[in-house]
Amino acid sequence: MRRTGKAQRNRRRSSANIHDVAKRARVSIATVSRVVNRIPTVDPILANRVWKAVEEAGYVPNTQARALVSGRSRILGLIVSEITNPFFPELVQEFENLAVAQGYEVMIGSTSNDPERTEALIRRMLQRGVDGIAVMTFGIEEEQVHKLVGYEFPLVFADAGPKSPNVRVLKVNYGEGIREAVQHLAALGHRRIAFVSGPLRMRTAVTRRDAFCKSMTELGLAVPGVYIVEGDHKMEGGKAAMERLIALAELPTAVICSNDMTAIGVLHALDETTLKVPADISVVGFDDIHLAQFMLPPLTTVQMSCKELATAAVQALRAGIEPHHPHSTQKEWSVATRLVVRRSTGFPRGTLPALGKATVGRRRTPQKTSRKP
Amino acid sequence: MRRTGKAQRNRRRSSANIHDVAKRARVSIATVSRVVNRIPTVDPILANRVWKAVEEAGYVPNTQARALVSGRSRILGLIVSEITNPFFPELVQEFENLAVAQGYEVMIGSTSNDPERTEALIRRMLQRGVDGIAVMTFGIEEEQVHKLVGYEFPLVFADAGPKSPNVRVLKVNYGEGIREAVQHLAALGHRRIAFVSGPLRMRTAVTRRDAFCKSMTELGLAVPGVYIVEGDHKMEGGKAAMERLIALAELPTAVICSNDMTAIGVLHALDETTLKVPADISVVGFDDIHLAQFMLPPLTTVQMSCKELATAAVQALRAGIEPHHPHSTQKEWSVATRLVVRRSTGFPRGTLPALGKATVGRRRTPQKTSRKP
DNA sequence: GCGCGCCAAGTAAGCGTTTGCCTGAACCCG
DNA sequence: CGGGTTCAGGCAAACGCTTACTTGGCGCGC
Repeated sequence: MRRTGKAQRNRRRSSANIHDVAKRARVSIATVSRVVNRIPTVDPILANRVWKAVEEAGYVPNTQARALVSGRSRILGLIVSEITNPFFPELVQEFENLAVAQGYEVMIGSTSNDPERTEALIRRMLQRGVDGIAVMTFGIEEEQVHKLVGYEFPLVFADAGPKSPNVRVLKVNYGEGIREAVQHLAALGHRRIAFVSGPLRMRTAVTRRDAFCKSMTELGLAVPGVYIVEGDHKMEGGKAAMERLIALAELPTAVICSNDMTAIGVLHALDETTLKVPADISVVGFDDIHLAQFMLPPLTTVQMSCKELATAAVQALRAGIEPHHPHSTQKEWSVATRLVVRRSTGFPRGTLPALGKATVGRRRTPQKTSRKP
Repeated sequence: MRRTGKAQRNRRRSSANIHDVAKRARVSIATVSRVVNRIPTVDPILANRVWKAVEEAGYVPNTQARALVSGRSRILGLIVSEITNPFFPELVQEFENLAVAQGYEVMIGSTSNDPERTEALIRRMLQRGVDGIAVMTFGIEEEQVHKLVGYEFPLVFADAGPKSPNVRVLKVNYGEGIREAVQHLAALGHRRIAFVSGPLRMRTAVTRRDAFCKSMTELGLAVPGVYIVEGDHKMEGGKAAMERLIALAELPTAVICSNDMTAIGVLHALDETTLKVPADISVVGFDDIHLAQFMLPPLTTVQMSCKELATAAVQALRAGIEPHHPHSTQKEWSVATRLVVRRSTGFPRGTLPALGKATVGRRRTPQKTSRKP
């Protein structure tokens, strides 16, 4: 094959490459590579020359070529179930910050809980050569899980993960926070507590619901079947679920929701009745998205720390990717949850405030600035 | 150099490559490449053999290698200002769907309005070889803009973009929607209308505020300086801004906000007073995030269609990237805005409902199910 | 019947790196 | 002072693909 000398194909030459730098620094490209990758066996004098040349030429290593030869892209895949659920952007942001700080890029994908989308997404990530995937859908559908595990490939699951040498699991301690929530309500005097779950085909939704039932039983409270309503982890589902509860002969005096978006839907449904929160009915969310404290009233909710979750996810991924990572043998990371009391919970109607501990049922403060236009 | 035959380095061999497929189909790798890239000069019989081999081997082309040789990564960069502002996830989702459907991947980044983060982000995107960047921050800081334009590189800006052959701009028609909002309020009888802006170092914030002032002036309404308060496009800023308005001697009867998050903050501030929305004060948002209709009360807001925006962004990017794109000469795309009336706006107190057109001021319906537990 | 043009399929260069191996200078020790 | 050891730095082979150029088989016109 004959090529007309230095003539490039019709490809856009973006910037300097390693050869340019090598020429400028009067060394071989191998040396440039070693300097740039901070391999310590290079003579400091040469290294200086190289760094200067790098600077002058504005050289930036081509990640594609790097990935091609090294077999590692330094991209982490992050799969979330619903990017429009505010919990996930918060998670994404934390995850991204951490990953970038540790020299990784992030490829994000949102499944919308759709198996087909999930599969396509996984395929795309594999094709782009991500080094590992964190599946933060909190209970991806079984089939996809198995497909993923089929590839020998570092994986991190939130909640439930199949057993496999390259799978790491982030165990979220739902019981803890949900128990606190139930206890909080019980302490206020609530006995009829309902639960709006997530879509029950998601494992996490089942797990959360079960944690609720367990806590209730532990406290000797009944859990009538009609008080457990399925939502969809979105506002719409929360609204619809609450409407079903409202239609019951005997209303619950408190509702715990499987996530904050559901709680927002519940609040919305209640707003369309004359029922007041928390005077007539208490509402508890789950996740503690930033928005929760801006709800009307500010939402009492079980906090699952994004930061903690993201930190664990990145660490677990790196443990799977990097051969000599300090935590490479660790298979489980645990993430705590805890109740954050705001103003959407209070004494049930008919209960005298004196009955409960005043500190527990911190009511909406009557310090309102009473102004009228 | 001698290599021990087929022995790979300590690199993880993920899956079949083009050679495996070629061997299987008893053709050359060139033919495989041509088949996979749907170059029509291949004998259908061979093509069939190749497709079958592809299937059997589970072959997926390596994008890194592709990008390396072709100089195009088929990745679009998408820069947003604040991923935790629900507007952006919605935009991201639309953008991603479109991009993926058109064979592109998306690399997302959130700047948090921080110049340093922005710069680092741009660098990362360039390094990863994105084919073009859509800057949907609605007024990125000037300096970064110029840096970006320095690279000869397809760019799309929302709102304001510098003139340059490879820059395309999405012109959002703020005037339209904001005028509708002002007219809506004026028609209801409001005269004292305040505006909570975004951070004024962002161009878009200034643009939106100016559109408000213009509409007010057009309708012959005064715009006292104290009625224009700077927020930060977040809930916190909205809350703080409203608190400042509440402290005024003469309260406005309506507040228009530069975005929905601001409006949520405003609602929150009002909830801490005895002022009721919309009875005492009307609130209008901007963006029409999904959440807006779930606010209490559901938020009247100016809609900026994510879908439209995303569609335009992807199209504009492709126009810049692909040499023979049908719209390659088009430099501007326009995006409409329009008012969506919900229940956070109503007649100002003291105005008789009969004064306004009943249809305009659709009030919270009194069809409340009156149940008490 | 032969030469030529055409075109499908193959050959191999090269994209920008990393990295195993090799070279040769410097150094050490007997 | 010579031979052996060490090790910094260079050479060149991949990585998996696309694509310009080459080849060879076939059909067709003269």
